[in-house]
Amino acid sequence: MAAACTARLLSMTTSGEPATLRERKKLRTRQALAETAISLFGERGFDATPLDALLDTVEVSRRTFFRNYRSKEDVALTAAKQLWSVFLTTLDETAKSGPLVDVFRDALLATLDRMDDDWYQRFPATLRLVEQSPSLNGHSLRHCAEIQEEVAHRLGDPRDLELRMLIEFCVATWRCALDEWLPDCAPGDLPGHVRRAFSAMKDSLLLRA
Amino acid sequence: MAAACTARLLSMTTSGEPATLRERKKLRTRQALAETAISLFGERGFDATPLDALLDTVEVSRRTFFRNYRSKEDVALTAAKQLWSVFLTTLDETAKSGPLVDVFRDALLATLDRMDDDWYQRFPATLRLVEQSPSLNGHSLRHCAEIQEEVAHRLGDPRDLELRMLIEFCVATWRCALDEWLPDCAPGDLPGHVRRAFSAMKDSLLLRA
DNA sequence: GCTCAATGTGCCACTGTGTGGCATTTGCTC
DNA sequence: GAGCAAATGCCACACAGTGGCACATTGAGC
Repeated sequence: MAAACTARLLSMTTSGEPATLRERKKLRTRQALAETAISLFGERGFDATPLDALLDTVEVSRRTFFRNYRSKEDVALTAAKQLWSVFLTTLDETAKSGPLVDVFRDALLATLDRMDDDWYQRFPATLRLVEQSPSLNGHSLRHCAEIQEEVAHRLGDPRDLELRMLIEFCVATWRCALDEWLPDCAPGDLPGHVRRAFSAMKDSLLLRA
Repeated sequence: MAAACTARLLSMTTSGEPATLRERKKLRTRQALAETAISLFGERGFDATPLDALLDTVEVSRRTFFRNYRSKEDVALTAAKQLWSVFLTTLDETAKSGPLVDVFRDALLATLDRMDDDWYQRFPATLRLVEQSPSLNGHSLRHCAEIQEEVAHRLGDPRDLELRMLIEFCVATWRCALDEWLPDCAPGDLPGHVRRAFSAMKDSLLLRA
């Protein structure tokens, strides 16, 4: 892991670090907002924390916040969005051959390997927030759905029924692996949970009452 | 179809019609809100329609609305919630034997058979709203997730990884079937799409690049 | 080093959603 | 019809999110 630095992740771009002072400054407020958000929401709860509490802490005006993030939910889900962003670039870089389930799983494992220590600290906190707040849960699921669309474009014809179903299954499997991981959240355990869940896909279809 | 009348569906109960005038009146405002919501949102768009427009049309105060529905999204998703409500009762009534995929699929088909004509008119409109509004999409997905939890309890141990995955797969398959159905939305075609999607589950896992 | 344009930011006012309190009305019961 | 409980309406409020405009900071040209 730790191949991509936080700065690059937060900028959501694949280019190098921003050269100009102006862009670096903007990036720092973005980082501060995302980190403080996880921290504050984790303490008081997402719904119980007014956005103003975050703005006062980071000392940023409401207007500036909404220029950086679309919503209160958006900033809370930064870590999750980073994951999928890296996943898409990973998918672009990998050769797509053999069973598509394996392509998806391997790209996911490679993505997990790319994330840095900082991310592995913020991501579990994000998951706990999502579990706790219905609003965040909805936003999280919607973001997954949007990513699925992107993945479908990269893996074939997005109008193909079987392909769409496959991607739905893979993302669902990923979510189930996360549920297994959530209790302890040891970074080293996550790939194991992912492998186990993906290898359980066929068996689950054969389940009997 | 048409086994359950709209009044019963909207009351979300399995008991008979409400006897008292008071309850019937309340039910009528609930119906009026749900129907007018679909109509208004369909015309002007969900996000572009203020809640006040709905309240003025139905001539109901804001306070009364929020005693009947949790949110603006809630009232728009009435048809979808009705479907899952009927699905759960159907699941309770059916004998659970054989492959669980088939149990789920058959309960779903039986549910579709139970819905009345009025529902088949409002449900496609609801789907179009969901496609169009990110907010509604999020709420819809979240509701599906909540239902999955209920289904897991009825089908076995909700902590079982394979069971949860199976249910995720089934709901995902249902959503894909809906995507296929959405263009024309002929009520008679829906069961066919459901059968097709469910029979494509195994093949999709075998997809190759 | 200074000016100028561009970009980022802060402040203010506004819309819209959702909630709590309280008086009023409406339907039910005796 | 009187009394009671439930539903409703109205008011004020908190919070999320947006648009407009002035101000400050940065980067570039001279």
